[in-house]
Amino acid sequence: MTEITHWADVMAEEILRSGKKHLVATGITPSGHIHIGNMREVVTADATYRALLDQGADAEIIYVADTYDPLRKVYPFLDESFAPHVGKPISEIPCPCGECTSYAEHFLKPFYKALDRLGIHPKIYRADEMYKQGMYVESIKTALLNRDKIAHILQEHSGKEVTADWSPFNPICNKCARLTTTKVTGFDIEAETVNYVCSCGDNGTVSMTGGGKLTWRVDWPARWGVLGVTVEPFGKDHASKGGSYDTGKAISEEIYGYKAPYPVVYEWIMLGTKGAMSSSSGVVVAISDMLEVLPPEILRYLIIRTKPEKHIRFDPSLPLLNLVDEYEKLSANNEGPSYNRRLKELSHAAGICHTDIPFRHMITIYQVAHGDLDRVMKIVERSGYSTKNEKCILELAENVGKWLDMYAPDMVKFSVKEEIPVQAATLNATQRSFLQALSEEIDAANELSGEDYHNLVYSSQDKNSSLNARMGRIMGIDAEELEVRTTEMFKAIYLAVLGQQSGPKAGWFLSSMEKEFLAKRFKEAASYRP
RNA sequence: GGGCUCGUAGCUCAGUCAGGCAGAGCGUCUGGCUUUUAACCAGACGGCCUAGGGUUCAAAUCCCUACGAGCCCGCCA
Repeated sequence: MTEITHWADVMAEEILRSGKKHLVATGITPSGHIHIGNMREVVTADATYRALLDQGADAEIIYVADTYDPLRKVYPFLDESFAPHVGKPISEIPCPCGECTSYAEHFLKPFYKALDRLGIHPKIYRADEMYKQGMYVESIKTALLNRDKIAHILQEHSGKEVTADWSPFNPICNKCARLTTTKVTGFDIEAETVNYVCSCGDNGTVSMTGGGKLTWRVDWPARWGVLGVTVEPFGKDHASKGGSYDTGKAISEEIYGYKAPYPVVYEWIMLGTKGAMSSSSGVVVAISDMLEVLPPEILRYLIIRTKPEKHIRFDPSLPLLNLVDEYEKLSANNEGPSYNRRLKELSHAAGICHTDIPFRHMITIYQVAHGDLDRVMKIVERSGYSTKNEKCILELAENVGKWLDMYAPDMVKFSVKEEIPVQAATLNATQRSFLQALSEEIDAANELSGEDYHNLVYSSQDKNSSLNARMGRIMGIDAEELEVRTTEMFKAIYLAVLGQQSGPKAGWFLSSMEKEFLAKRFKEAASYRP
């Protein structure tokens, strides 16, 4: 088996050929909930950034929030009161919940929190502030003066006619505050102003400092030069021929005289079988939701383990547990191929909690405890796990609770019935005698571990066991005549406790409950008649 | 119509850049600890690397063509 190099390291090596100093940029428009598809962008950027640092680069990572973009439409999650705001920059629109300083901020706040949890700490820029501080003034002048050349580039690369009144700059109307409805009528390089007419009937003059923004296809390359971006991941939508990277590269190099950044193109994340994730189709899992279900490093691992140009199939229901298992196994093993260790390093998020309780076990614990966190801790203790990292254990329990609530299939769900379930009526004579005998054995015993319970259940088919002997006595037959199939005995247990035919691995499951409760329940079930 | 990316075991994917015996995990099956229903361990099964052609001593890997999937070319990142 040959040694495998992680994609981020391969990329870093290539990037370093063009110099030692690098600025990795990422940018997302906070016009709606930022979902895990968007997360791929920042995690990809961060992996590249970490790989660059590891190879000795002088690298930085930044995140540009495109807060000066206009609101495109009234999205499904907005109410009609937002209709008048369509076309205004999202930094200038009120917050949907009324508590944030702007619409943009409303969606950025949870995203910043998510970044932090994922261990990604970029220097943050807000586009509206950059414009308002005049950082783009020179770029705007250059763009206005080279309007024809830019139009030519756009036409050449995208094959699309550019209209006669097209301008690389979109002024913000002084009257209606929109930037999608204005047309540039002239500009003054000395005074740094632009004249416009607006479809609302207004006409006037705005400053190049905060009075409008460059159109996206020009804004992007302008930003590269202004900030000194050398590496940038972006979705494949920008990557095709005639797309915005194509035109951006040409504009950057021909108009701004700045070498376009190294492109890292990433594919979409597909949600289960529902297809690509996108805000407009409503097929979305918000990062903030996912972080309530999964530890951040597993979310990173999801992205890190797959090369950017491959699409990722993400299914938050049962298949999610495979991902979790895989990561837990990886995480517990410090040996193994260097590639595995690299995966782990790149998945590492800062300040994570460690508990050795697997996610799958917690699914059982949590449900036995009926979601009660005090009871969760008691069960953890009874099951022999360390209770030292209480905070982390509870965090895991909360993750599991959310998962059960939002994504878990019925198959893994169960509830320990407070009263004996009516399904116990279907128990046959052998099963009843087994439960009665089991109840007596439990009563007689001191502490029982998962393995003890496990052994106990299996001893039912052993002619020399005390459990088997009890069963014979209860049924009033000879040991020789007693036929015990353990499968049936397991069913009896699940029926008595859960009211269903199957359940979590029995020994461990039983040990998570109080033995007095079990003794009582099994005794009741043995003689239950509805 | 033009272009980009992907196609490898039942499933999720490494391996393709830099050609050298077809790989991992999960699932399945078998076996083990007197004994494992969703916590164990070991082993096995599993493949026309989407198809066809080309280059080469040698192709999953490079080149061409086709098919399938997703996406872009509408200044909706």
